[in-house]
Amino acid sequence: MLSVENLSRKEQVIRKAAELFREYGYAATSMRDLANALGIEAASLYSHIRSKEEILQSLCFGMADLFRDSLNKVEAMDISFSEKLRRGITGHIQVMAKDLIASAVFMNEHRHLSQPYLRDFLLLRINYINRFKKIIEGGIASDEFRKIDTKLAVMTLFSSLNWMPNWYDPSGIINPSDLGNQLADMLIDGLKNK
Amino acid sequence: MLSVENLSRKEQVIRKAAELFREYGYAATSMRDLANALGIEAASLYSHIRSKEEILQSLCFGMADLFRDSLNKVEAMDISFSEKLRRGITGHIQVMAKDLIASAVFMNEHRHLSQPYLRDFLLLRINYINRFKKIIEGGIASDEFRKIDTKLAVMTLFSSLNWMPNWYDPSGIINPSDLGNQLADMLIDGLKNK
DNA sequence: CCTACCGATCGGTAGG
DNA sequence: CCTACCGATCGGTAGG
Repeated sequence: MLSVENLSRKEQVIRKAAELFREYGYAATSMRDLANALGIEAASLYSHIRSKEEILQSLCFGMADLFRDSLNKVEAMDISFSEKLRRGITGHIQVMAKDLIASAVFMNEHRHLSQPYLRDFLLLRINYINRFKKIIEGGIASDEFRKIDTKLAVMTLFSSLNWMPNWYDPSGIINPSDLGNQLADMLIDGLKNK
Repeated sequence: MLSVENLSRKEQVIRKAAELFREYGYAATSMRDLANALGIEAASLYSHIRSKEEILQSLCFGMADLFRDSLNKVEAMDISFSEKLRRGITGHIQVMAKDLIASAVFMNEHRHLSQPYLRDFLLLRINYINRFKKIIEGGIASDEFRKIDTKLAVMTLFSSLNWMPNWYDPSGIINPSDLGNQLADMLIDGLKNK
């Protein structure tokens, strides 16, 4: 049933869908738009995928898995909280940089998931955010960080991370690893000249 | 033609539309959804507005005007660059806090504008961002800020600002003015304990 | 603000 | 991967 060729074609369908979802949004992208971009008829898409939403699910939960795996590794390290935060940031950005299109869909289109997928997705996200919050709280408790509002801090962090697919130019000078470190510098050290 | 009552009803239509656009997205909100939420028939909406997109235009450009006015005032002040940045941030957040729903639509749905409106909108946005960038560049030139990548800095700033409508709870403890100052503290001073 | 309606398009299925 | 097609829904108009 699932030959290599079928999987490969399914992957192509999902990739092209991700491009269109990113550019026009999930709701504004029709299956006919997708079929047309692939050079086939709309009905033919259903040989590869079960529904339009299945594509979105695949993209959203696929990215969620990668983000979680990245954070798992960081949490397992025996390093300071500020170093954990830095590695959490660079890890998140590395994951995004490997698929900026899917990352943008993950961020902007997940709300079009139907239940119970939407609920599951939001639970994964809040869990991920809370793990970063714990790192920041740990850093405050150990005096590495100032006593700032941790909700504000973690939301600022996530804003910065999640907006990146909307402006980062992978063909530009800065590579993802440097970008992650510079973002970590900025959030940890601030703009001010000491 | 434009009696007070008509204007008022038009405002109601736009407000309700903003709520639905925020919750479900522009493309996934039908005129029938909107009519239903208002307790009228879909066709009746067109007594108040010319098209679905006109509503989106009104929301997006209305917010853009408010943001621009806020920054105009800050730029006219004779204060340091770091103080300009702080007031730019608090001003932006005050504008958003006055209409979190329209702010969310402004941020997430503007891409559904058709040409030439989309082009105009994006020009307004890049202009606004560049004015913040100039403030940061001024702060670096005057040694108030470190020599960071200004594009990264301004994008981080905008990420933080624009994501706020998605998590800020106006019924919570923190008021918009304090939120703006805390966000400014965080971006200017960083997380690190000195 | 309503009834009645338009042409276009939607996601998806049947059957090959 | 195709042709042929389904019922539902879309934004919007005519005319009152």
